[in-house]
Amino acid sequence: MTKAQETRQRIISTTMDLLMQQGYHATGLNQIVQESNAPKGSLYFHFPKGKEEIVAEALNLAGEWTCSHVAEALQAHDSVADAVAAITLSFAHLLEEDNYGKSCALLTVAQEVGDDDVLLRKALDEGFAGWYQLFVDMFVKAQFPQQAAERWADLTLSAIEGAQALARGQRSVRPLENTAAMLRLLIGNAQQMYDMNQG
Amino acid sequence: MTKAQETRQRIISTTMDLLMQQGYHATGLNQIVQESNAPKGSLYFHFPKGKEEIVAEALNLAGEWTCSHVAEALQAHDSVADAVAAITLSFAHLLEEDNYGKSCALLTVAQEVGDDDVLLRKALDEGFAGWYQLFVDMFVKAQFPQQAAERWADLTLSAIEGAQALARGQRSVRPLENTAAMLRLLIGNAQQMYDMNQG
DNA sequence: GTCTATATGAGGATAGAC
DNA sequence: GTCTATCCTCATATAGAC
Repeated sequence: MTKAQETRQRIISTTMDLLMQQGYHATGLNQIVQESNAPKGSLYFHFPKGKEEIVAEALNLAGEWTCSHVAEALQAHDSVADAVAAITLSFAHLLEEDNYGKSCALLTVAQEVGDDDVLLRKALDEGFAGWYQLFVDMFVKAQFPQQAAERWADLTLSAIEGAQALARGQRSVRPLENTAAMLRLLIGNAQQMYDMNQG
Repeated sequence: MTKAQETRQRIISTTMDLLMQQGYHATGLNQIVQESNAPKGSLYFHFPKGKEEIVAEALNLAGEWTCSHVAEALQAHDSVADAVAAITLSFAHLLEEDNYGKSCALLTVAQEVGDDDVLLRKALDEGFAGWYQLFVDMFVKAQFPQQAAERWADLTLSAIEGAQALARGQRSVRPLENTAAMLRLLIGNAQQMYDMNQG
């Protein structure tokens, strides 16, 4: 990777971090430049479309990061129920580490953008769609029928994202822990049922 | 209500609306003044602490609004399962009406504030805590044991908030509809179980 | 590719007349 | 209580030298 590419990547990952903490509008270009130790003069060389382009790239990074995070958890656990619980709890650890000041970048930005921010809308749509598909596939592989897999995917994803928001709002891991426990229990029950029908 | 109080209330409810659309940092005082048809000169008479005070009041209003919304749904439906599904779907209608440009004010603001915004942190904490307690009580009244009620409350609340975020990000009511269907099914099953143990 | 300097506008907040 | 005018800071973005 050339030096220029390194700078580019450092800007993007710093931006992702700031988005998780403050969201879109509170994150300024000056702050991005400072915290990434990037040369300010070359910002518009690397990202000709300005702030929106930087943030869109940061959202893509957040999407990829989460996808690999989920994939890891699936490999590390025998059951879907355990994997989902582990994923949910990992966000609890993330929040505790950062004093309840971070949540998923797509979650923060999604609440701020309007119709005009075309680049961001696209990045958000693709990011969420990617996660949804990942979860649907996970449930399908675990023998859930297609419609059930889709519904479980939405419920699971919604609960994980929402629990992050609640945990951050209340500065407590309780919502994430309770959500993790419930998801493990309920997904486990459903799994048993589908296994019996199968076998 | 005096004219001054009316102005005050109009500012607060306009702010709540803007928070739902854009969040905290994107909402400016000028915009609040314009859209509420309030006199700019009296902003700091009504709210001496400035923007943070206005937003804190708007968050309180959002909290109260949702509480009464939930209470209504509970009265209108026989079972907790149906009430929860109805509440979830009502957010789908809200989103469709406004072209997927609105979500819960506490949800949007919670993703943007840091440690310094003391007033906002307090308003968020109280708002979320109020909802949580409301849901816990609901499940307890429906014969759920205390710990189960707490866990179901967090899962339900998380799922509803998260589904709003996903729906907004993907501009689709699918996450809300799937989440509503799942919550109705799962809460219904749990209810049956606890009813049997009871009777 | 990176620098400095700057254009241009919007943000929140305040002062003082009425 | 409401008005106008204004201050100060910060934002994004651009221009032009190197």
